[in-house]
Amino acid sequence: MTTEPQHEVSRAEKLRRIEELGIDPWGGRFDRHQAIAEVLEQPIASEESQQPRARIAGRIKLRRIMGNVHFLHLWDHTGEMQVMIGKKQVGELGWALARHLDLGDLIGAEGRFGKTKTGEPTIFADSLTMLAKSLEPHPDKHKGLVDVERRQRLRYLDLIYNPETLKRAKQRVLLIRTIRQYLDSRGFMEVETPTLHAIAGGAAARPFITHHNALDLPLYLRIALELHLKRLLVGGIEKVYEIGRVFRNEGISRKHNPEFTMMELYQAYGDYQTMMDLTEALIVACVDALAGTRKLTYSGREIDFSPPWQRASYTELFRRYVGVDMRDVSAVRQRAETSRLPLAVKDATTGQMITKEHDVLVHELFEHHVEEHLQGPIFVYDYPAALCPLTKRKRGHPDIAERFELYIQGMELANAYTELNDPVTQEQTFRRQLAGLSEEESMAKMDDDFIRALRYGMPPAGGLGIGIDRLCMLLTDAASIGDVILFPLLRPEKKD
RNA sequence: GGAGGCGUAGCUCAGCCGGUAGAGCAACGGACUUUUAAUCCGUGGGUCCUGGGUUCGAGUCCCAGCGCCUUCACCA
Repeated sequence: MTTEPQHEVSRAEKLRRIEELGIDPWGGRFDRHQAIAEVLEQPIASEESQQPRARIAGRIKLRRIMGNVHFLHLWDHTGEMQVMIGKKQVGELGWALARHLDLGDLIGAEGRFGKTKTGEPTIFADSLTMLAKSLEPHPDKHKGLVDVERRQRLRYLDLIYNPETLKRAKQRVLLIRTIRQYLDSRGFMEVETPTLHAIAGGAAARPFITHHNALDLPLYLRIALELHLKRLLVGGIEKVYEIGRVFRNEGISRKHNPEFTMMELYQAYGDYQTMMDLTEALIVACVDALAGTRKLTYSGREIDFSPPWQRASYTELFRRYVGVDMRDVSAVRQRAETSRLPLAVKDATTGQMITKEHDVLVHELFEHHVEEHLQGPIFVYDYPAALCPLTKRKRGHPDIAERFELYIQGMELANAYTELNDPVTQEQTFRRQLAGLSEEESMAKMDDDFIRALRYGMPPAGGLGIGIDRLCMLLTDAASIGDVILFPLLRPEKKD
């Protein structure tokens, strides 16, 4: 430790001088201030005597010092505007304070709202209030904060200096509000279910493990909302939904954060076709609320959300892009070989090689060859049954499950089933582990408590899950999930 | 986990063939009561991510590590 950084020294020194003036550098209650956008909306009278007074609070983003007059740009979350501080106008104490301000400080300003000679809307301050000192230097006034890592770690600075970050945060709120309004107005009831689960079911993903001390009980953070919402269907809540955080202990990427937000809903006496119509209408409502046009650009490509969206069966797409019939066992195996997909995997516990099951290969081929073509929006429906232990089988087709996924720009955005409500079949599919998948990787996890609920009678129903973060990415043209989550998971910084 | 890229002043970035570390903004001192990224004069500011190695000499070349990004794998 040699010398303290010059900026810290300088700001700490100014803090001390402000205190010496008898001013609290950390401010306090500041009533009756207006949003900057609100002030700027007012017409500006040319007669000084007719000009209204304005009172704002905000952060100093720019400062131009011209001897006995300072021009500041004050920023709040609604906008930015100029404040003029004249030596004569603010008085001796105000002027002393003005001289010790820095970029990044928070102040209140009050005075006449008018225009300067050059026509800039300006508050001509006659009163200044110190609200908080910034002891750290702020980013460059032109370039702002660019470094991706710092933008995520110091998200508060990102919000101040990159307008699109604040804009996305506001759009995300609007998106979720739109979903709530849409569902509430159609009789859906919003609920909150536990995040701590004794069995992490409802999806195929590795869970985070935790422990309850008083009960000496291992617990898991939920990986899906599904199984509790279905219990509520049993309980007679016929239209139910939850918007909540789920946790998956897996890799982090442009499209994956370990905790993310899901919306799941269930509608008694519906099926996956009901859900397809609902999904389309719900997402179009969100597009309308956020964009005002149904043709959006995502990473340079246009997505047209105008309904009706394409619908294609899994079988048909498989045939078209993989080139073989998905029911043809030997053809699928051969195609997997030519695609250089491993036909067997090592079992995690026994270490033995296990040959992959037909449906596992089918789905790997689908992901490998079909997904990239799904620019969408497109509903892919009727999945191989073995992949869907919670889904009702198609009548007369025991190998097909009534499931669809919505793809947009190659991303899986929504997933829906005709829900399996037969407890006997449910118990069987929970017991049956697909060869080539570990229990963790499998959706089939025995949950006796859930089976018991089904045994009391769950209405036939359609169910739907939408990845809110990914939807938000698409509607705000965000390249990375970290752009729509205010605090994405990062490795903690090392000390020193 | 594999491959590739990046890491230099508070911020944003240059730095060629290996030869004394640079700019703009920010900071500090000065001039200026209508400026618009204000301007002008002057000053200070560096563990070049970390640790090794090659070399007379390394920000630069090599190796290892750390962090971030991209991509593949994984992943409803």
